[in-house]
Parts: sequence; structure tokens; C-alpha cells
Amino acid sequence: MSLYTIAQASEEVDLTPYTLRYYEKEGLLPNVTKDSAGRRKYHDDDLQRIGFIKCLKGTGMSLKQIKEYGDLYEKGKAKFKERNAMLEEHREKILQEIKIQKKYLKMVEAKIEMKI
Amino acid sequence: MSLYTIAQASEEVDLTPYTLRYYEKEGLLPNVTKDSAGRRKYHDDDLQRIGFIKCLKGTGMSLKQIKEYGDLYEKGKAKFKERNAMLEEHREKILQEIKIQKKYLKMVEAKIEMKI
DNA sequence: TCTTGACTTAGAGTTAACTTTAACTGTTAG
DNA sequence: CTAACAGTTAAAGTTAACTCTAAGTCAAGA
Repeated sequence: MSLYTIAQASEEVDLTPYTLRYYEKEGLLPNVTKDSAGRRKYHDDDLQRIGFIKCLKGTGMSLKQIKEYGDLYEKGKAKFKERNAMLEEHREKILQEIKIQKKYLKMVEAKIEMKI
Repeated sequence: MSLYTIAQASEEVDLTPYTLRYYEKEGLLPNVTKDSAGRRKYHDDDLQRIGFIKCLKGTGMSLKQIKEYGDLYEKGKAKFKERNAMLEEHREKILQEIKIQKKYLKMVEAKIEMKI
């Protein structure tokens, strides 16, 4: 299959239809097409894009910044440098965050072991 | 030093005075005392507690749940089992989250390398 | 043909976690 | 003594990210 209704796409990416429409309204999904009756049709490309949005969001990037990244993406090669710079900066942020999570994990484990 | 004004505590734990008062209002800091003029005095215990609140919050626990944990903590030994069960469950959540973060990190790195 | 159900929109409502405001009080430096 | 300052409270305001409602459209099955 290569085309999805909003319900199917929703199922596929594990986001509600509300959220998918919201993301589109916010400009994060500029390429979702509609059929003759005005209903959204999601392509595999859209699902992949949503997958990457979830990745960025899941690592703490705001929708506003994700839109900025997406806007650069739409401009293609011309904005490649800027776009990759964003990703590289974000990569550092994720690495930092993993470090912090590991530190916090140790704190929780210490508290568990403390038995007080 | 062993006693801190709200400004000093704020500095120490890197949270605004607003946030410290907010946490207290929400019942997360039940042991903050006041001086004769009604001003908050933070003890080392309070700062430690705030530190652990930051740990729980930083690993995705809601203030509501953190309060539940704190309430169990206040009940001492009687609620030790429940309390530790919460922490052990949370530990699993953190481990899961670190896994997801690592997966997302790889996705971002792949995108960087993709150069498209 | 009628109804059911999945969709559409614009806009309102919700939630968590702060953050600020307004009005006030007590302490301290000049 | 007084002005500035650091704190106090209750309550209102803010923000991000949804989430839902209301009113309507369209296509497909009995």
C-alpha cells in the first residue's frame, strides 16, 4: 500500500488524527494531498517525515524548531548546510541528555539501594 | 552554611524562587520552615529533596506523581515498599527512555550522514 | 432514497508547569 | 526616620502541545 487515510496514517505512526491535523496546520507536513472529496491522503513520504518529526520531538526539539528544520528541508540543497548544522547541534543535545539520564538513573538506583 | 533564603536556595538548585514556591504550594516541599518574619528558610535536607525532585522530573515523572512519591516518603518506613516499587518502576522507564534516545540519536546521525 | 460513518473546518477548551502581577510586610542602610 | 529591598500571598496570565466540539460534506451500503 502506498496511500493512507488519516485513520490509517494515525494507526501507522501512533498519533491521533487530531495531532496529524494539528501538525499540518502548524506547517510541519506541507505535502499532504487531498482526494476529490477533500480528504487527506498520506503517502509513504509523509509517514517517513512524521517518523522523523517524532524522533526530533522525542529528543526534546520543540514543534517550532522542527518546523524551522522542515522549512529548510523544503528549500532543498540550497539550505543543506544550515539544516545539517541544526541536526549536528541537536545531536550534541541528545548526547548531553543521555548523559544526564544516566546520571539520574544512578541517583534513582542509589535511592532504591539505600532502603531508607 | 546550613540555612538558605529563597534567593540562595534558588541559586543553589538552579530553579527560580517562583518555582520553589510553586513546588511548595503543590505539596512537594512539606518541610520548608519560615523565620519570625514569615520568610522561607531552606535547610540542606530541603535542597537534597529538591535535587531528587529534579532527578525525577528530569526523567519524565509528573509533579503529581512526584508528590505521590513524596507523600509516601513522609510516611516513613510504613510505606517503604510502595515507595520503592514506584522507584523501581521508574527505573525501568528511564532504562526504556535511554534506549529510545539512543535509537533516535542513530536516526539523527544517519540523517546527518545522508547528506541529502 | 436514506442513513451511517468517516471525514472536513474553524475555533474553543484542556493540561501541566510554570510565571507574573498586585498589594502588602518586615529588615536594613543611610 | 525613611527609602530601598527582599520577601510574602492569592490569584491571574502564559505557553506548548494537543484535544475536542459543532456544524457540515461526501460516499457507500440496506
